[in-house]
Amino acid sequence: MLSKKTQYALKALGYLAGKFGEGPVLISEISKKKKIPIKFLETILLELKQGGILESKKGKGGGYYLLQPPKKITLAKAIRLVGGPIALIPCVSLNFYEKCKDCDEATCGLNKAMVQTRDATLKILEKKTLEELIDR
Amino acid sequence: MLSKKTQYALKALGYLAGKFGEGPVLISEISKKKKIPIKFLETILLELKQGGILESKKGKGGGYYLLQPPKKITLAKAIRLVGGPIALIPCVSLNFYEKCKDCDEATCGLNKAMVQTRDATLKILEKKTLEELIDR
DNA sequence: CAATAGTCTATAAAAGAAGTAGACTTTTAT
DNA sequence: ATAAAAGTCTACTTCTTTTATAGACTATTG
Repeated sequence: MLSKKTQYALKALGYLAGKFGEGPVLISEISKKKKIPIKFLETILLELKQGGILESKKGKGGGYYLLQPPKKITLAKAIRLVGGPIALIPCVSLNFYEKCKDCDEATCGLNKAMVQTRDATLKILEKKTLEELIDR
Repeated sequence: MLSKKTQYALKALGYLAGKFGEGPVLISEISKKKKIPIKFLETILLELKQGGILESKKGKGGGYYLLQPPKKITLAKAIRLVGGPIALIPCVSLNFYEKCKDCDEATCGLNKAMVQTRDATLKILEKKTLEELIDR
């Protein structure tokens, strides 16, 4: 299961994707529409900005907006930006890898099974983009 | 990512799968071989027993053992037993479902994307069994 | 210069992971 | 019978991570 933070990030990005090209969107608006605690949302958006997919503008008429068209950003990228490992166990994570203390990956059956599920998941998440998160 | 508890459960079950038919296995042996904190492991094994896939025997020569051949138990079943949701977000979980506050599932793009990844993951985890966790 | 809106720091609350201690029960072997 | 072995159960304690909140600060606009 993705962390709450990652789930919120995806929801916020989906909302921003729907407003792409319409200028900055208020944090408070995203918070209200997507039911995300505003202060938590602040830190998430900041992280996404530092990750390079969002930009912000201060002062009146300010807010957050996507730097690229929604189509250009995959769900896999968005999830990884906010620190969400996609693999089910650390020893098969591409971006958050940790070696097991108790097994040899060459012979570990759990490792093999989890590599397969990771690849199946990635195949989907690397094809889907923020565009698909826009409400219809 | 699966919780530590779930990861430990899978490792312990893999170890027991390798010893299937050889009688009870000591908690302390599993703990040592799979590097799992023993007291944490106790609670996990107890939960698996209450879930009906393990049995235990007290006293000298006691320990835990699988009730069914490893082939009969899927990874999906094992993961769910110890409370590990397989889906990436709650609104697409079959066993740990929670409705989103902010969206209508019929039109939510995130929901659709996550249903697909869930199904891809399940397709694998429901085919793999504990037999595949046995070290070669 | 006042209002707006993002930024930053600090902290609190909640949940999960890990470890410890001890009493109790069942089973086996002597 | 009885002692030793090994699982069962309860109750804490500690540590870390995640989630959430508050308030002061800074930049921008009009």
